[in-house]
Amino acid sequence: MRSKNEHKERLIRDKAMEMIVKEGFDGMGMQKLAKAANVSPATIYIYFKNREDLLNHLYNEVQNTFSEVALKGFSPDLSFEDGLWLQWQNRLRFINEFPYQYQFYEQFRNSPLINHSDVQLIMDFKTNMKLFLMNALKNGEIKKMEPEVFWSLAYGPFYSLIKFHLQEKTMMGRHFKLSPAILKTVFKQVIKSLQ
Amino acid sequence: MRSKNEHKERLIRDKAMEMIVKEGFDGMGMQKLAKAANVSPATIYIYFKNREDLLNHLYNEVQNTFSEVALKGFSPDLSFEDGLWLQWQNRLRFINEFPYQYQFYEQFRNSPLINHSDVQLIMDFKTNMKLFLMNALKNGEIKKMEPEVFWSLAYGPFYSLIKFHLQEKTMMGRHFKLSPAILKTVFKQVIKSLQ
DNA sequence: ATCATAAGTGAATGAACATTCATTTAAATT
DNA sequence: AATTTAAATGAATGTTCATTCACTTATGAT
Repeated sequence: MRSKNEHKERLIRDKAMEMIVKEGFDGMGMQKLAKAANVSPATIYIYFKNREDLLNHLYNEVQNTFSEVALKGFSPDLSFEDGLWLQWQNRLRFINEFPYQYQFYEQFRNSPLINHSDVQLIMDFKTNMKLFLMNALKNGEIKKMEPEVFWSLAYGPFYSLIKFHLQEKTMMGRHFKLSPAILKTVFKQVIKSLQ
Repeated sequence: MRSKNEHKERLIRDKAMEMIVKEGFDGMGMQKLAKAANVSPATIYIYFKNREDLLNHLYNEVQNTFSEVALKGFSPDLSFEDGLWLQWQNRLRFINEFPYQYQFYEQFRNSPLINHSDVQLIMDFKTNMKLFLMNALKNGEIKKMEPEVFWSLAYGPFYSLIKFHLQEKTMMGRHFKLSPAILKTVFKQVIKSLQ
């Protein structure tokens, strides 16, 4: 036999994501993608069933990368303030280190494609977050509230801040500039709103 | 001469938005759109220069609808808490009354198309918000902070809450269900974080 | 060295695409 | 009623699209 060239699949995935971020979903055509990745169009179909399958694989990969980065150094036993701050830092790190993945994710999440894709949940991530929230409640570090209220207060301002800084941009390549002082300021106010 | 049939343009715009929300940008093709609106493809080109022009018109229309709804009953002289609460209510009303426009906006905003479109700013809206913020600062209703910090804290949780409730859904048609009690709870905590 | 097998290919296919154009239709003006 | 003019059209154009297929190539196993 002959084994698959992993490098080739990586290249296809990366170029696909880059094209989507830069030109939108329409901009990522199979033949254009083939040219960009220096393979034959038919080769793409060895690695992916079709265009939709490729998109779903990309989405799932991003979810995996995200939950890996987000859980780095994290434990549900951290104090609430430390744990949430670590989450913010990890999420910022994700955006900085994988800007294409982040932008692709945001685009995909806001498109109707998401309805047709069979999203695989990242269980590890979910259980960690649930435990973390339960501990914070038990220790009286935050007041009792609905989960949706917690998520909105704890992460809403963070992502708003990110979007605000992404406005000017196309920050691709160079490093994403967000003042740590401002991030910390917002964080302190958020902690206040959760108590 | 013969005058343009305004009803026809409305229908084209509405169907276009509906298609984009339901099937994504790729899903909105000119010939498909023509069929959906019961006109000839060529007719669309009487009202819009081309596909991109149509998309830009849709985007601008949404911006106008939004700022009109958002300013309803609003004045920079309102107390900070009343003014911000009215903003939240107006924004929720916009989402409820124009769900297609809202979803189209979110999709467009997160796509690279936004870079190519010449977005026309809604000055009226911007100046109102600026005055409102200045008054709140002057009266000591909120502490001094960077504009981006203010926006993140004041609206981040609101939109997070909306997205959270939009998860389950395709809420198109029927009314968008978000408990007023929960909205108020989050609002109160947000006010706390701004003081 | 040979074989078996899956990776990899370039060209081809038919469908869908945005846009145009020669023509017809309807309404306002005369 | 006749004239004018722009709205409105259906069919056509040339392009680009996702996908397939008959074929070639590389590689691990024998």
